[in-house]
Amino acid sequence: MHAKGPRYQQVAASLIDEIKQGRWPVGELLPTELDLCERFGVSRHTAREALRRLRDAGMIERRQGSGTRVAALAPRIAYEQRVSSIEDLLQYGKATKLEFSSIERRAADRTIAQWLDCSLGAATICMHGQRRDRASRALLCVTDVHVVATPDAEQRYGTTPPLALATMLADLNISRLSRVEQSFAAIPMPKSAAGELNTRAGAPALAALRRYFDRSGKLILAAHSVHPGNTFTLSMSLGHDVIARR
Amino acid sequence: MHAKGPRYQQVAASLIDEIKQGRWPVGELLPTELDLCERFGVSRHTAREALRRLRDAGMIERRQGSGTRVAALAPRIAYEQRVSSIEDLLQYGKATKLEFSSIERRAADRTIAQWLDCSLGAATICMHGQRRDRASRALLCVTDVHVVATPDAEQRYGTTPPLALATMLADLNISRLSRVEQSFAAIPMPKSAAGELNTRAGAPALAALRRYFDRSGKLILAAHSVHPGNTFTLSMSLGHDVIARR
DNA sequence: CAGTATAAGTTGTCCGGACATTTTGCCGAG
DNA sequence: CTCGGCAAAATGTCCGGACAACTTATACTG
Repeated sequence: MHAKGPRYQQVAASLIDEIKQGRWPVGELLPTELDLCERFGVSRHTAREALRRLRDAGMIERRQGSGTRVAALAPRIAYEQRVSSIEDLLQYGKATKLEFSSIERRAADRTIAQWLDCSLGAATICMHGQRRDRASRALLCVTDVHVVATPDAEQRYGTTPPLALATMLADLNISRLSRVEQSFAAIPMPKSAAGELNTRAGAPALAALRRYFDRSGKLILAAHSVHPGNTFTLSMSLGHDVIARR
Repeated sequence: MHAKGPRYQQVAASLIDEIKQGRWPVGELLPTELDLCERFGVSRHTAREALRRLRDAGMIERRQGSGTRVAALAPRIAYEQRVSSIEDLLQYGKATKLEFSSIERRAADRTIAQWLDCSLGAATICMHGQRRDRASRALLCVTDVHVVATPDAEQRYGTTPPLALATMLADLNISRLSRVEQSFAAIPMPKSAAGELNTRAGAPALAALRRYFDRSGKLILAAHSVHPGNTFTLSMSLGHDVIARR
């Protein structure tokens, strides 16, 4: 059946087949390493290598002292975007720069409450700013950054625009960040932004809403940008085969 | 310096430091496994584990018989989107369905030549279609799929709309696909699409251009969709630390 | 000189063993 | 009954060794 390639790949392929066929439901304990050694007639090293591949594929989770449990019935397929900073993720080059021009307190309306995942009327802080080309200072888009006005946020954001920007960049540090949600929509250019962007109100504009979450799943902040007509390009690559790779 | 955690993590951390400091430029050969064993006073197993972590982090590339070379000066940071099908990647649910209504030959104009990465005037095939809700058959967007008209493509696509759709789905198989490039832009609703979508020409519309590449980097096809006002949401998670993870 | 066989060097696979760390259940003390 | 300690079980770390597969350079042959 799985007679090709290294022994650990054969073991891994067998286990994948059995998991796919539902021999162990999600959450169920797999046989222990020693059981697998006996069953497949391999050393513990080989069994562990097979299990490691399944783990890299997201099919199992292992816990020292506890055991190995099924996490998914199929290998995960992950498209990934390699980045070296949050700016890369957003496809802004290093040639652009965000500046805040004003900070205001707002009670969350329906839209903002949905963005910030808070109750209607909750106190929020809204920072309004512009992203400009670093050299020509040409205006690229206008941005509103929203945070829930906790006492902590009040102290760290509710100061001056430059300080609020620094606070935001610190909060969006790679080591804190865990998930980013990006939404794109075509909207008529709002009157408020039309003046700044020197375009006609009602013309097609690209609105991008980005919500940033930390490792615990808590929302850090939401940023809403309006672009005159720009194109956003996201390039994603399919990850490598974690089972068969050398 | 790196006195905490397992030995292989200490070795990995040391090597990462040295690579970051430029001791070995990108492309340079690292010491062999046995050299590292001697230098750090560890077994080959431990040295290999350390190197494996660096490889998972994208910092080195290894080739049997040849050696270990530096691939990057810093660990890669990858945001990933877990998907189980190409439809998931595009955020279309299983509740929608694409249908082709017509196929026509076209000489590439400037726009299409840029999309398909071919010369101006080259022969192309364009399939026009609609994505509908599977249940209500409500029209969600109109799509044009473009391929370069090679003899092979001519035979496989230049037939009937249903066969062309099947061919496209086969070509976009997960196992062939390697990279997807998505661009979003706000455009005025084109007159041609306004009729089909039952909207006013000139109203804000979201145009999505998606280009699909195979493992060799060759473009498979380009798909251009126009949506009345829909929102596209992409959710991406930061990959786990491949160095320190258990 | 061209091409081929050979040898050395390097990483990949696989085995066996030992001890550490973490989790879990059991059992007894209070 | 509750709590703590203890032992069993499971995975994690680390060692040593052996051979296989692959790459590269060398030496040899025609």
